[in-house]
Amino acid sequence: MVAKPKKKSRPVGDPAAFAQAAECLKILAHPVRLRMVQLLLQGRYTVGELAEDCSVPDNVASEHLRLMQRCGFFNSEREGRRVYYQVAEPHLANIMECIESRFLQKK
Amino acid sequence: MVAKPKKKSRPVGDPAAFAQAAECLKILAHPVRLRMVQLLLQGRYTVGELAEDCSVPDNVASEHLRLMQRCGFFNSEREGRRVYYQVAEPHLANIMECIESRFLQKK
DNA sequence: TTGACATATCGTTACATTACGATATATTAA
DNA sequence: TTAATATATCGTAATGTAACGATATGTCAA
Repeated sequence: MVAKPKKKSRPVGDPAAFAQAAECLKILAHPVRLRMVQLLLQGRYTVGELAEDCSVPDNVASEHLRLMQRCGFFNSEREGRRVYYQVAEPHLANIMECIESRFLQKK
Repeated sequence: MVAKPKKKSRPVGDPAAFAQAAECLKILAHPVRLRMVQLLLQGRYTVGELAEDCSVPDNVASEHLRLMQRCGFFNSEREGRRVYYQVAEPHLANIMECIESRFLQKK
């Protein structure tokens, strides 16, 4: 076998990408928003349903959802008086799995 | 017996766990800290080395490292005047991979 | 129409986070 | 010992974020 590399290979990612990743992670880094992501990974929900599950007022839920929509995690569709949110970012499931396996799964 | 209500199965995680997960994610959600995690996943580095790579002053690097040490991501060992940091949380590699695959990897 | 309901937005306030400069501690060399 | 180096900590100021109440918008039913 060859000798061990003396120089560590530089990890991937340019500075701007780190800034963008950090911004999106910051959006994710809120207990109510994490819960919303987890729920929406299972299907679509209205603002009111999400608000109730998360025990926050509707307007607070709406603001959280707007944040996550702005960064591309979700999109929404109005149906009558209700607005349904759903996951738009395919990598969310992956990331959420990682988070669950570390923090959320009971042993 | 009343059979199952046709509810969607509730995703895993109690409220306190979401709070803890959110706190740790918030620590991760900073461009300099993300870069440090990426570097330290490859080996151990001193405060000064990390500071230089990240283009921040030593004291700023030291504060970022302290944060990440407090939440269990890293630990440190002094060797002479230097202090080497290294990854202590096994799930960090996993989570970082998810983040890289979404945000950091060039196509 | 009007009223009720669902959601969104705005203004404000309270609180958290960040970076910075100054200073403190720890270690080694002279 | 003193000086130099490496890291850590502290006080502070600037900025960002979160929640709240009030209000606005959009939709439907009567």
